[in-house]
Amino acid sequence: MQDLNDLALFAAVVKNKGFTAAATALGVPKSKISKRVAQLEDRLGVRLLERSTRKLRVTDIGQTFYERCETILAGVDEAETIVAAAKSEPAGPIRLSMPPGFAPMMAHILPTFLKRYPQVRLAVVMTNRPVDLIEERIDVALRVRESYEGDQSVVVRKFTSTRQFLAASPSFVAAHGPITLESLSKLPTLAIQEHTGRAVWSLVNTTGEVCDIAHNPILSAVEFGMLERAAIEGVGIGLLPDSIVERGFRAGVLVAVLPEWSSPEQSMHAAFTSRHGMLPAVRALIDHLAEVLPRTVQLCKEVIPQSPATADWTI
Amino acid sequence: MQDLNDLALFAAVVKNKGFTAAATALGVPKSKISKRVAQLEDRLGVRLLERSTRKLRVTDIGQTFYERCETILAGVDEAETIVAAAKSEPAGPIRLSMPPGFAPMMAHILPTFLKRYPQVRLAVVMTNRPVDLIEERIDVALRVRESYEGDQSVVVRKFTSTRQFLAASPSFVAAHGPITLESLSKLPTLAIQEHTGRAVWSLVNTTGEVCDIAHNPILSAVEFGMLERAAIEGVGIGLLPDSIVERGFRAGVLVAVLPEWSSPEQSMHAAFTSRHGMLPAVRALIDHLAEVLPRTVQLCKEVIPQSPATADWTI
DNA sequence: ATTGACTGTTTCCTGAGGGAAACAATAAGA
DNA sequence: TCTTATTGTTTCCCTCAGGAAACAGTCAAT
Repeated sequence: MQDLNDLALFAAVVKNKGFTAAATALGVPKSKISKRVAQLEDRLGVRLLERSTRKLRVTDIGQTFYERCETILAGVDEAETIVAAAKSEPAGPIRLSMPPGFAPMMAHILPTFLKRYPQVRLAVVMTNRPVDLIEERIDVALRVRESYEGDQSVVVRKFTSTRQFLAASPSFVAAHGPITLESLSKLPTLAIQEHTGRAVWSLVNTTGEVCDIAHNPILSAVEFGMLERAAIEGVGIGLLPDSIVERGFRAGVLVAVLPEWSSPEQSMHAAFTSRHGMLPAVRALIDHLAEVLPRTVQLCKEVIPQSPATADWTI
Repeated sequence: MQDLNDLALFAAVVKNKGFTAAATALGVPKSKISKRVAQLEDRLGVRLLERSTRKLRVTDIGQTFYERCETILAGVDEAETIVAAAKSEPAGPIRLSMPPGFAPMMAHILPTFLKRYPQVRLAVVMTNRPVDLIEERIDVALRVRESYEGDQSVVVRKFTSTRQFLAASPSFVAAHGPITLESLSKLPTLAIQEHTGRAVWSLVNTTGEVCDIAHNPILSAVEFGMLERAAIEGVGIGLLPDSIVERGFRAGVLVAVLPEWSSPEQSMHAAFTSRHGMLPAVRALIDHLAEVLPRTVQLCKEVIPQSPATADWTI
């Protein structure tokens, strides 16, 4: 396989009218240029330059070849300019995968991102299951997980940590108390999943003990807001994120159930493939999420949820 | 200065749909391609290929870049094809420098060459002085010299050796004899030069003695035929090439004067610049001269010159 | 006429890139 | 389900291209 760099070296000699000037222009030693141009002539089997000390003349075939080289090098510059342009301004399509539960929160985050980068096109893929980024052409996958167990060529950017706690309305606890680990599985429960049927809560306590509670939830949904409302209304016990239950506790519409037990600590993170550079649009989205997600989670804690049975259900 | 070969390696990966196939196609180790493509992505700051083990997908920007690379590589092939075509069939202009004295002999040699290579265009520069091949754009310089004292980047191809001998007509010798070295300078002489005025014959004898004869020639010309005719007609003594005097001796129209003395041995040769390849046309000319010059010189010896005063001068 | 500046080429030593081999991961076949 | 084949990546040792320096030649300035 021939060395294409010889073309650039030769063209620089012709353009700069000498080896010394070419070496200066390219920032390489003139011995290299001398050798490489000689090798190019040997390989092509013609003399491109006639030269003695202090005299240089381009042969006819050398001039023809030089003009082709200039065209080639212009093509290289054009190719690199296109790439540089594509990478300097975030633009083009992004496929973002996130659990449906993130929708209300992300409904505020994404519009500000899109207003900031008007040439980006965002497609949201609602799923919480593990995805194959390459196979499914996902640019970014937003998840809350204890750990990331995916393709090891994937890069993970962690945004914040979170735990989930058991909570129910005061009236529910008064009606079913006192509640123990053993009685949990017999009480009405809420689960964040997309299907009906059995669910399992994996809980840890402050001393590190682990306890799995198998239960048959009355309500399964993938939207935390729906589960929050159901808990406040006294439908059952939910295992909900700290950002949600904290505000419920403060407002008095929820109370902690077995507060020394919680889910293991989990990370809210984004996963993306990025071994060597990434498109500007993807980078911009990741940076935007890193900037606003922690703040948005904090704002969730500060929202005062409505009390049970006083909600206005009129449409 | 970036490595343009990375473009070829990347394009091969895309074209062959994988690193392993590209390595096979190019005959380079796949570790090299892996590293070089990664370096290209780092340098451009974008990901051209999304890949994990056994999965490869070209990104959008990678596809755009690949198309540009294919155009560039096609340009490289085209440039090399043009050079290859130019070098396979002798064609184009040649500037040949030779002394005017060669004209009659070359008048036969050059037509056969031009008939053989119809795409060659020959320009003959008539001069016997030393020339600067590069400065004066001379492709080949034909000369007869004791030695070549030119630019050391010049290559010399020797064709044949020759000496010049003193000769005059029998009637001249009868009228002016006996002729000695001492009397030479006072006798009518002929000189091969372009100007009137003094000339110097540098002679050596068979034992190596050297003798310079300064003389004031009656006739100066750069055409050996003209000097040969003048000698045969008894105009004076000439120092003529052995190929000419030998045939005159055989025909009886010339006799040797001081036959143990002659010019030093000289080479008939062609000089050309050729460090790295040469154009096919130039090479073909040199080869042609090497083939036919010695034979033409031999033929000159065999031509029977006309006797003095019997020449038909009618037009 | 001599000297210094500058050119393109060549020499020689060193370190960066090449490339064989190993590694880690995935997919296909049994 | 397990094993083998095949992929792309990384490691590590060695060689050759890189590059500093010297060389040889030419031209301009003094």
